[in-house]
Amino acid sequence: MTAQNILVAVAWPYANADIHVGNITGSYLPADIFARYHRLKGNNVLMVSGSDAHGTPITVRSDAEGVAPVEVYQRFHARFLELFKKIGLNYDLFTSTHTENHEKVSQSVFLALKENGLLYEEEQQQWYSPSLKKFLPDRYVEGTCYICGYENARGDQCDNCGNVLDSTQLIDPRAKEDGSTPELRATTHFFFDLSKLQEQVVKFLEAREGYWRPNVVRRSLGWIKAEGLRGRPITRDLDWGLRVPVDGWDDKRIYVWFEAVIGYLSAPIEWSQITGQPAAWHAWWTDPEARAYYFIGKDNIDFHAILWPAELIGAGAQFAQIFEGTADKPLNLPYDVPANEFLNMEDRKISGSRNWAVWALDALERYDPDPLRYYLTVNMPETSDSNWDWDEFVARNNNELVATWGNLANRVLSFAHKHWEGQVPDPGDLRPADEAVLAKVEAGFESVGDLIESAKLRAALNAAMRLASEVNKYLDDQAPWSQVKEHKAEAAKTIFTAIKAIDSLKLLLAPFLPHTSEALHQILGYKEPLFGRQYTEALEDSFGIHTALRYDGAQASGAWAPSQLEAGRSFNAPTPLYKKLDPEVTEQERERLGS
RNA sequence: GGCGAGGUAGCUCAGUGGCAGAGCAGGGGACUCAUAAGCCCUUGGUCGUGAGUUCGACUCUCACCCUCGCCA
Repeated sequence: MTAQNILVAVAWPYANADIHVGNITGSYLPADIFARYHRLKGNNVLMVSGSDAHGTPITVRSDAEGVAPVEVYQRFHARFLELFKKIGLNYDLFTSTHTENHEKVSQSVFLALKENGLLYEEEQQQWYSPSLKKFLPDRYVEGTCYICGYENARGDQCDNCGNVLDSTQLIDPRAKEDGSTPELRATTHFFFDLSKLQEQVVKFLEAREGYWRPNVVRRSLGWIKAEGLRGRPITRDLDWGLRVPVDGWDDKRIYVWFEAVIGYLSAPIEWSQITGQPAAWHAWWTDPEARAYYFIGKDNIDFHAILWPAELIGAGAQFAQIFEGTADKPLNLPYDVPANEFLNMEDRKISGSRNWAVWALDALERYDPDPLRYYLTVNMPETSDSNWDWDEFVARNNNELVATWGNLANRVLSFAHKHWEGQVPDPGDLRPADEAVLAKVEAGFESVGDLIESAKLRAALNAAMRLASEVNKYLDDQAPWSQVKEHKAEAAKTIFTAIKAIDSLKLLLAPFLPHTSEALHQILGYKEPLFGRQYTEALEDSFGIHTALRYDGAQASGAWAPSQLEAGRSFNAPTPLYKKLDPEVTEQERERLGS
């Protein structure tokens, strides 16, 4: 089998807030599981993402705190990196949109669309503050809601009646920054003419209707059919962002919705450059055999299933022509967009601002990464919204992770270490029952693998856990604790089989539970790690210094294949892979919510 | 109001035109290697409601009810 080129494109977190468990299970964790599996499989994985650094949510925060926007982005970016290292998200590159490279790539996409006749200029009315001498983005204007009469409505939305507003209709508008009265002025912006691409976007979606999640494709097609694609502005009157590559546009910036998704293209290009192989990105972007998977939450479906494909279709081969002077290299469209739904928190919608959330970095202070990964995977909102429940977290940790899998490894290795002095016993010829249980476990490399490939991660993890149950059942059938007293040779066959089975289970579970699989791998006496190593690196360009998370797979030795355990191998006395949790933590954790 | 998703066991969810499933929780049992974990047996459902198509509907069709999301 030849290795496939697989681009694992992961949602770009907005760098103005911390990451909570809903964000993790929505996109980052499924992406990591998928990427780890394909790495074990021997495919050429490139997993990329970065911090979304631009746009008004950042400037609103920076204004409130009286610091520069770049400080806001860098503060949260640093915390993202810390979190990803701790929970084990193996990005090849986690970078940022605030880089010279990203600007150049974004401008090239912009110019490609322009050359292909897909941009037009249009004049709009926008609030302008004479005292501040600048145009005000919608959420920088407040006033009286023209729908409900609420006096403190934001320009983009009224917090009282919840309606999305046309800011130009606000009554008694005032600038949020200094309270001055703004006036409407004409301002010109570039628009992306999506109507010209509607037919091609629909064709793109219809070609994928057979294997995409129904919610993603049906919703996207339904949206296009109901509304039709219309021109959408791609520049703004703002000074925090990427420069518009057109003369005379120095006081405007590229709209963040347009450039953030371009990160999926700019990050592979940056990765190619910093690894000293500038053309390498073509393997994932212009090789028609490559596949790109986009792991996102449902709030981002429109951007990834409609707008980003439209940018790619529209830019086409013109992008590579402008960017580097190579012709005839159209860009690959998404192969799949397995968007997840939302995770609720204790039956209520997660709300960061009300602290109704479990913050991932905070939770890692008290819990190991794999129990969190386990619970977030068995509870992943793949088909509908799911719910985080602290009682269930404790129960699943204690009844499943500890009892079924952790205990299996511990009981087998403790018994083996005691009776065979820390060496894998020589089984001689295996019996039919031994062959049978190994065959069941080893079939998992196909069945669990197929489920992961079709992004059914919850089912895949359940299938792997069922195999651990099979081995528990096998042990009880054989009862090696009895065999060892009468026929130690029989017990040796049983224990050899059981160790070989957990050596395979370790791999089947490794995409989901990488830390504990790695620990078990070491207990079993292997020297080379299953996976590579994550590290951070400071990179400098004309935008300044940005810190990136990188991945070094040189030492990785894990392979998605059955254990080749040999008799006589030395192994270490086991220590438990997981800890039981005291049910009392649920009360303490609930008290943290909402305060 | 429009679009989309969902409603299946106490809980979380899978499923499919052919005898209703899993895990957890509940009940019973044999065992003791193991983190009192594991294994075996078992209680439990009008598959949201009503109609239709069909030899047969949880599955397909229509209407309705409820929940969630997006849009207006």
